[in-house]
Amino acid sequence: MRIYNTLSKQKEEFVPIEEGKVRMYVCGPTVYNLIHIGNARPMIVFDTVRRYMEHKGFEVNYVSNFTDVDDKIIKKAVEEGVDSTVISKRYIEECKKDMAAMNVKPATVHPLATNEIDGMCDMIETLMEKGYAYKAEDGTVYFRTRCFKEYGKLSHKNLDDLQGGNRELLVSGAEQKEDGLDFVLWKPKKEGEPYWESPWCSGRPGWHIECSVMSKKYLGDEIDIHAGGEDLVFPHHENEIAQSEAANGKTFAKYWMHNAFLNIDNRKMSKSAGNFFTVRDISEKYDLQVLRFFMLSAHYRSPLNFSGELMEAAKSGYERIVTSVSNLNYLIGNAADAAVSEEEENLLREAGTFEAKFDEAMDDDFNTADALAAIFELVKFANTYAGEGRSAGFLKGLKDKIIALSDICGLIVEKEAGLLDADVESLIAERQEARKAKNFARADEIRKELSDKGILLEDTREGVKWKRA
RNA sequence: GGCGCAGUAGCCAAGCGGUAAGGCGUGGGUCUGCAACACCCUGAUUCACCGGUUCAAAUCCGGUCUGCGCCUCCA
Repeated sequence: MRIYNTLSKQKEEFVPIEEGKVRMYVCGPTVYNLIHIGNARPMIVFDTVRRYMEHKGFEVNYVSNFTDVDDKIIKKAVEEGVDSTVISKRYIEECKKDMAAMNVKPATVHPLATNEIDGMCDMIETLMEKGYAYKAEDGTVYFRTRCFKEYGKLSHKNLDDLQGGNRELLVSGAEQKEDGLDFVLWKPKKEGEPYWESPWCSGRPGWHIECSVMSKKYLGDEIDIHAGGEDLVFPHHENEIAQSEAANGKTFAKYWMHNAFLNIDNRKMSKSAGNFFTVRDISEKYDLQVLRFFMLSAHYRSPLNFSGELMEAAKSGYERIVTSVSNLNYLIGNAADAAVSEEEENLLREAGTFEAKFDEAMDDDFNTADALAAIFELVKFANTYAGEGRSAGFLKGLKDKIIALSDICGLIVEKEAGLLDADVESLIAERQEARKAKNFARADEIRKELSDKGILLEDTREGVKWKRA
């Protein structure tokens, strides 16, 4: 399995620190609002990475935080006149609902920054003892960036270039830093803000320290994979490396994975531009499985454009897989109890080549676009060879393969059949009578009536089938 | 200004040295009362452009054009 590592800027063979196990940390959202579809990309992408690794037999310890103390949360709390924990709790709950709807597995642990303040203080203390941090007069604690020799190794920047770019900030900022590159580890409270006691001042942690601490606590000093959106490379992840490696004296993470951004109509999504969508917005129009399919249709390191047209195409593609499974189920239900024939055995073996192709694609830095292509080829194969007269075992073999591969992608392709109301059933029966009597006007009228209720009918050779819109 | 990414059919998107996957859409056909589903056929002599390396390049090198990202809170 090869993974593109932002550190080395190339694909590297994945070798876990501990055999058979993967320790993975994914930077989670700041919970001040409903998550947007940009937040959804890393969630879906790295959940898929996790699922594939589990498929390969690894035991994955997957940690993803919720940043529940931050300027934006405080601002929102002030606007609503409530405590900031009300805001963070609310949006963590909403976020979990969205994740469930996107079939993103809960992490092994979802730590909250506010529960880890003690650990943050400990790490800051260690950094101070080692000379990597210092306290300014107002109580703010800064990281002495130039003391960490490897600073810039992840984002491939050199300190002097950064220095130049920061000049304006230096002039305008009223900060008491020794150096413009230094970043905050702990800052003093302001009136009305949540705060914690610390050896330096009453205040709250800087943004970067929380991930270093939570990663250490739940996964250890050295982890296999650290992931997040590409915008986090600098400064967030660079700073995490500096903090963790300076404090622990060990390599923080072996592999750094970053997903590219999701754009809307070829522009960066932003509230001011009016092209901002929350996952909840999308869920009103689409099954979130469609969003997931859409996200996986491109490589995670390529920018992905979002638009209504593209979502419609994704919907059609996703439904093709769902329809195939549904047809297979229908055939299985009506199949005779015959043994799997030799010809069928051979076909099943041939279908196995698509599974191999799928794994090959995923092994190459999680090429989900290629992996999805393998699923489509399998679907085509199944649609071609499945039919009446096939054994249930053969049909089930095909179906199981499609479901297994889809499941690795986190795609739910087998819909609950559900039950129909008695009056709907009788309408379907009435329509069949009408069709038999060649009263097509009445038949179409009933079909229209049912479709208005969200029940779509299909007259197949084997009989009438229905599905929910 | 510094660092970096990308340009493949109508659209989306793999391929990254050996002669263009897959999906959506379009058009035609089979099936069908119609519709839907499915299947078959239909698509780039060509991979932004110009040079170069090579027996061989969409794939490597140099240049040009275009779009984008990071350098500042941001997935």
